[in-house]
Amino acid sequence: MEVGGSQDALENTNDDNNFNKNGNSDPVVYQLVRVEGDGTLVPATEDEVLQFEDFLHDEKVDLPSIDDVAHVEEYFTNDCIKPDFGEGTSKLDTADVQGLMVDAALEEGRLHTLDDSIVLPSNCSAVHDQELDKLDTEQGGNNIAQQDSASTETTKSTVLNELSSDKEKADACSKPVNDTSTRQSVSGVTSSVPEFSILRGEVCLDNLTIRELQEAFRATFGRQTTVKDKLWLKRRIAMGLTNSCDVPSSGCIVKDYKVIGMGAKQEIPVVQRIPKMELDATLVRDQVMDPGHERDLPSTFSYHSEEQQRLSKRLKRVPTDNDEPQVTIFSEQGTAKRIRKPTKRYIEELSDVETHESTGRLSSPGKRPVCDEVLLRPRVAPLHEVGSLSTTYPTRKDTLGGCSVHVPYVSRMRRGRPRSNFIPFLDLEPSVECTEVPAADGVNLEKEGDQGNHKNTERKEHVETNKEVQGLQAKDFFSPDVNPKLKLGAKRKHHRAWTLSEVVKLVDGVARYGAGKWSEIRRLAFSSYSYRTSVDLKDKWRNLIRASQTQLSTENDGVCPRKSNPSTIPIPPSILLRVKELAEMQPQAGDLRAAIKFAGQSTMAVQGKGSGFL
DNA sequence: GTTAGGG
DNA sequence: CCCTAAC
Repeated sequence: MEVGGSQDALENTNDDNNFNKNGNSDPVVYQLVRVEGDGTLVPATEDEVLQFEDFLHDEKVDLPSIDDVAHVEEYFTNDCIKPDFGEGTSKLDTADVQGLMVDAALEEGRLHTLDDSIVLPSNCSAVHDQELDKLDTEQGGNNIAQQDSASTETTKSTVLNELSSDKEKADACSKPVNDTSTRQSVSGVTSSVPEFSILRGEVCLDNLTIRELQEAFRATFGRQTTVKDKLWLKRRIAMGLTNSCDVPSSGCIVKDYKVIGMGAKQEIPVVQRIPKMELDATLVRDQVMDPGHERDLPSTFSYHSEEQQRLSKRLKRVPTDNDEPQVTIFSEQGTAKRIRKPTKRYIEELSDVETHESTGRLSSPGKRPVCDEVLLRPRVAPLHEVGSLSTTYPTRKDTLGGCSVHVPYVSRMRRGRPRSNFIPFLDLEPSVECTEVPAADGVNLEKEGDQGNHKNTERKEHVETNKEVQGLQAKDFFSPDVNPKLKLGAKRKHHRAWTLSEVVKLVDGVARYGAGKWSEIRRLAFSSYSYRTSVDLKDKWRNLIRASQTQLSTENDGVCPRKSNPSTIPIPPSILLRVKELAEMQPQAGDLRAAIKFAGQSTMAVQGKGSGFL
């Protein structure tokens, strides 16, 4: 048996401390408690108090600081509710305190569960009921959305809604299973106390006023509290009740309050089945809370995050499995091809996905690098999972004429690459046509006149642009994200189909100067085709190679050479054959490259994998 | 500025 | 063809 002093030095900062500031109550209250074997505090009986009264008066100064324990405990449980309550972690110095905190946490966890599922299904962790939105937002969003919650009501609800849906998409994949298991393990650890008592405590305390609850708290824990959160008080008292149930001697103190509150609610059935929907909602809500926990809780609770990580990793693992092969392939290609890092456009699209999935929130920078690429693909899946889980469809709230309505979540972001020629398409079309044609036409007509398809291509171009404008209206209209980097006047180059003569010239040029000498070929062989850039030559050559590889092979098989695009001129097999030969020959310069590559591979194999890369 | 390569 | 990284 031990004697402990308890005082409210560290009070809940979220509430104004009227209790302490008013002089009517003692700022310091000492209470005799007994420390149970498991470290819990049990209020002493009256006999015990009498027995130690004298002792208390004399020795209280030197008493061990169990108050710290109490404080930390209170801090912790409080912290569960408000993660942004960011001090007091320094108190976690002794192992005893930590152990006690773990107990408290576990206890809290279990009570939490009970609260959510049975007693107070709609009000799990709110300081005030009406602040549920705000709280959840703060917790789930890691305070990102605090501004939002402070703004208008519609905004708030919108944020919450988006948050929940996004969280469901982003996190639910790993949580629902995970969460229950965590809970089970948690309650499994601490379920030495019959849950029945907790329930009764909750039920009985339900219709007490805050003041009464505070009294009950004081009676139960021997110290005052100014917390005005009913739920918190009830939980804490319930905890006290569960402890006191083990110790009959202290039952009397709380018993009074029990009796007071019992009248109305005693007949409430102990077990109330709540609809599955509620449970699911609870799960989701808890997920929203979790990141805050993970981040803010001291290392004592790493077991939680570890398990989370493990589970989530397991869930994410599936699409990850083929990562290794990709890496090796990539490395092999590394010597053969230029290693490109993702283009900006590519990055844009990826980040597009990301911001779409998480709406920019909660992109915890610490986590991203680990599974950066992996996340992108599988993240799409949870959307469906959750949809089936809690029938929460990915919707967002929109305000239409003042009232907010749910609309299907559709990305307003542009999915494709930014349209550089957005403006030209809309109003500069005619001038665009004129700018380029004159210079080119003069030279070309003689060359292309024989083909006679020049006009055709121009008409086709018109159709194409019209199509594109329609496409813009259809899917890009909501994306005003015109890339500022792109010049407004930039227009798509006038499309000119490659003529046979051009192709021949190109092939000749390649044969003469070698593939890759595009600027040279352009200068020497295409001097008269001012509109063909070296890039064009390169592209065309690439296409020719493709054509030669596919078309020739299919022709040999007797298969119809795959409905050739009527817009492209048919390339005579003779030319294709030449292309193929050149393609096989030219890289003979690349033969050297291949040899190098091969050598590199073999040396790599000798050296042992992986050492040379990165 | 050229070239390679993805889109 | 466009775009952009790599050269």
